Amino acid sequence: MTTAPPLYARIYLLCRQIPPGQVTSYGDVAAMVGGGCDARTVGEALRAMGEHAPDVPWQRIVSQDGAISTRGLEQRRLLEAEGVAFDRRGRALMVHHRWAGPDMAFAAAHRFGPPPPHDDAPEQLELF
DNA sequence: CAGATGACTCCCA
DNA sequence: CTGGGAGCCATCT
Repeated sequence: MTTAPPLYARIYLLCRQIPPGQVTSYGDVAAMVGGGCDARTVGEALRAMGEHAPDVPWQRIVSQDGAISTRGLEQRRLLEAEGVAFDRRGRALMVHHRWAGPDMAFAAAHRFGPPPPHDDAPEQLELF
């Protein structure tokens, strides 16, 4: 296999930290990797993954809302085998399976940023 | 060096 | 809720 571009290598490294049964989005991975990486770049890295890193759990990366667009069937099957639940429209239940990011030591060692906050959570703002 | 591409996202009708 | 269009960015020709 050819040599993976530097940014891709970081993306693969981070993706390998996602434990089974959990998922994250392209945008989240991009935000944690940083260095001018965006959601599309992550998608491109995963597309080329077969040539660079066959051991990356690509199925754990889904769209922002949990939907799977391109290789849906295969991906959904793999995730269900890990215990990830889907709603009737075929979207992974991000609220329950979202990955919180790598542990602090790992993040610090590789300079990964924190995962972005999510407005999907029933936060209690407007305290009074 | 410039143009094309893609496993994404956000915004508006 | 669904669909179409623009924005973004690293890589590849």
